[in-house]
Amino acid sequence: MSVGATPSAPRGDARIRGGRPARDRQLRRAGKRNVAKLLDAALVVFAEKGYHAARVDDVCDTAEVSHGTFYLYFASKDDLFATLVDDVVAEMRDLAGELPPIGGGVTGYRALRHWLEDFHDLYSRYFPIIQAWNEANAADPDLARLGGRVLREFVDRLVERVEENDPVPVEQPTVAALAMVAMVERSITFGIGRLVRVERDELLDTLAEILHVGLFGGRRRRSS
Amino acid sequence: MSVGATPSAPRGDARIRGGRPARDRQLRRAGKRNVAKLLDAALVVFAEKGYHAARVDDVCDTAEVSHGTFYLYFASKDDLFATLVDDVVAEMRDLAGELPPIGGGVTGYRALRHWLEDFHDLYSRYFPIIQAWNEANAADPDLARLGGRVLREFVDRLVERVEENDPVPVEQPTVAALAMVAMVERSITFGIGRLVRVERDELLDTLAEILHVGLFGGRRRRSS
Amino acid sequence: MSVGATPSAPRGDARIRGGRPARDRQLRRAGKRNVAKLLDAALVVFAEKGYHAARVDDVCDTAEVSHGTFYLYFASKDDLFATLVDDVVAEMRDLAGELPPIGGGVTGYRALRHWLEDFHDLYSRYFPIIQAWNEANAADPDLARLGGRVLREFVDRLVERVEENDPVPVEQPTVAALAMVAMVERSITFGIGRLVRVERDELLDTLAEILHVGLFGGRRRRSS
Amino acid sequence: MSVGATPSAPRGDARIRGGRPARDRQLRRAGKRNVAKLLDAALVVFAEKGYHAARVDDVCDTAEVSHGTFYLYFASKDDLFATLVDDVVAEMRDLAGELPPIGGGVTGYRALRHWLEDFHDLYSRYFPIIQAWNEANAADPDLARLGGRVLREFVDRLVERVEENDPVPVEQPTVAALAMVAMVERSITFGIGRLVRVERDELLDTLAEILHVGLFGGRRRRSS
DNA sequence: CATGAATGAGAATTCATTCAT
DNA sequence: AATGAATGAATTCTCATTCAT
Repeated sequence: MSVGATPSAPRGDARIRGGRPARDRQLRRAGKRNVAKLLDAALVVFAEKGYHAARVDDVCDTAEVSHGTFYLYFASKDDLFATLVDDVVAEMRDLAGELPPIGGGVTGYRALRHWLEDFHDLYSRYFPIIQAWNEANAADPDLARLGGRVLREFVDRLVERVEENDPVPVEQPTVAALAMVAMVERSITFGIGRLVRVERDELLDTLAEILHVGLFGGRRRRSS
Repeated sequence: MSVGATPSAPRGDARIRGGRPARDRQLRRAGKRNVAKLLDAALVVFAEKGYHAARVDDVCDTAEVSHGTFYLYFASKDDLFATLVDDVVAEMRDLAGELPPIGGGVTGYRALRHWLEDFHDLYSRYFPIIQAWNEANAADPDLARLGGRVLREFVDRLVERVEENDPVPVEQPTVAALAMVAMVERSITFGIGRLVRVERDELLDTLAEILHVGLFGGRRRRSS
Repeated sequence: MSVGATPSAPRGDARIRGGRPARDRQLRRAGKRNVAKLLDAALVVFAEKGYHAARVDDVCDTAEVSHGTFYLYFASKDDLFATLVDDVVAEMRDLAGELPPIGGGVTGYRALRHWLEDFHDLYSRYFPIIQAWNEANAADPDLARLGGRVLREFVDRLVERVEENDPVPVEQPTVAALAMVAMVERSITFGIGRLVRVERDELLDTLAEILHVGLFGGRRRRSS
Repeated sequence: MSVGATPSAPRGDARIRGGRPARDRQLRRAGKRNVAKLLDAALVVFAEKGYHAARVDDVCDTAEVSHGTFYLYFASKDDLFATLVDDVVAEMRDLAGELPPIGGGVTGYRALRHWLEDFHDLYSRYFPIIQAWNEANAADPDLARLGGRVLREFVDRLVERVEENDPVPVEQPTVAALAMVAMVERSITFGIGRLVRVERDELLDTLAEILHVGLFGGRRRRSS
């Protein structure tokens, strides 16, 4: 299977939360459907055109919802985007939290590899948002700060896991962990964004091995 | 010293090239000065506001050049941007070409470390353009393709250098090299963009070591 | 006591009349309550924001009535406004009709002074409507005509009362009466709208004296 | 001649001042012409539709100027309006300042009558603005305050002139003066707005006489 | 009767690009 | 070459009114 966007998982009812104008009132069934339709549509439109080129109207058209209805649930395009980013941030934090203890053996490798798959899936699902987020960082320092915080969560969690092992195989665990997170994040972005053509599994195998060997004392696997 | 943007080096006269409208004619001295002022101003403005939020007027104001003059040298904002990207691409290609042979010993390490410094400086200098390029990738497939090509150049060159050594310490050199380029690129971006606070030299030390050990058979350095 | 808006008197049941959609049907108790709530709310909202800035939603929120319910009783914002204006017009006509005969003596003065108090109270109660009416005159010739008719009623009535006395102390009673009505109306508006700070009673004393001396042959009061 | 709007006097070059965006730069001849065209057009459009119903496009169409050009000289419809109000305020202050000493004799009457003519002309010229100002008072406390200040200037000036005479024929000069200003202002507004049909000269005769007799010890004129 | 979600016409404003001077 | 005024397409957002439940 080649690397690429996977269809959005059905949006769990619990997650449905509109933008600012929808926070005050209780959404009924129809309201929730509209919010979900708009969020899904936004994902599609942002994927097609990028955040800046995306028009509110495009989102409405895709969601098959009128212009006015949009503003019933979201205060603006930014508000829509912020809502999506909040979703992504929440899932990223969950993901960071789920990084299991990683030993030097094959079990550790498997756990790591599995976690990377989850990372990849999360990025696949939210790729347009993450791209747009990168775009928006330039203009909105708040978003950039938020990104920094999430990044640090990944790094901290990774350092924590590295330090559970003995001996710790790297000198400067924090900087090394930062480099590794950068590697994972960017490689996966390259893959999903098709800047390079690379098989998902091959990429994940390689990333898992580098991480395992580099940070967790794993052995290099035999070449075929 | 902490990681951050370094001031643009004075633009060598040889490099002065305007956008589409300026290609046909021979630029005189005043013309070249205007082009240079506009390109420098663009760098500043893109740094401040990002590509999308930057207005042609902002660039003109910063360059202290009238609105109309802008269009004497550039066909559009995109054209201005494309010109800057061309510069960056050229320098990136040069940089890729300059990756020296890297042995497993300390000389190899030093060469690698030095090359990474150049990489970092290039990114520092053109950070706003590179950011904007990432933004624009979303909307402009041509730019994205261009980015892919440059990326592949780095990867290929790295693979070449890796394969000069014997034995090659990795199973899948291309994928590993991709991961390494991703790591370098993204770590440096994080640093310059101040998403994390990390010392430039510490970061480069760490990146150099990971690359050296991971791809070129270098030994792990002793911990202090 | 200083000049200012007095709270609306409880709306007598007889007066309850909705807008166009409510004319055809017999309103039940609940219906009447809704109409009354909406009219009172409109007064409050118009006072706060003025006619143009007032939103139908504001009126509904203030009346604690749903958006849809509004349109059960009023065809539009204009209809609501017209209903209020009709109320005001009716009360103004009543007031004009109640101008008593005014002799040149102290009894005449007292009657006049009392009538001006009623005038002031009416304006206090309906100030927002009257302001909005002035606004609307610009756009709606019908409303302006209606205003003209009411104005003329005051003028005519005043002329009538002036001419009951002998001798008539002014040359052109109609124009003078117009000037006097303008004076009363505008002074009171200035006071209620707090464009100037003036005591209600002082103002009414002065207006009564000017009218009495100027139109009804009253003697100037001694200075204290 | 009946009371009504008189055509705008040619706008003296000195007065030409655009809105916020035009304050910074020196306007050239064409720029001044545009500002003048837009201000004149605004007067026409506000007269036709009132302030709220007037569209920026209407003003542009009337001025035969493109939409974008408008925003070259005015930041918004409000800015355009504020500019006009500033003009009116300046002229009103001038007018207040020009109220001459008024004696009890025929010379005083004539001076007063002449000043009232100027008052009337000013109101004729700027009637739409003054109407709109009344409208806007409801929503914009700043404008209301400004109105209050101008009103007080008229009142104070009138009181000053009244107190130059001996004996002062009224008990409470300030309140009486307020009433008189209200009378003049509102009568003239009624006349120009055609709420009543009254000849300009007849109206001014009457107003002059009331003021002269009431405040300046003038004798009542003989009836024909 | 009551509700409040849905609609879409219409308004303001921005800004890249053109063009007359 | 240089200027900066003029343009108008494109976009966002508001809010009165309708309508399904």
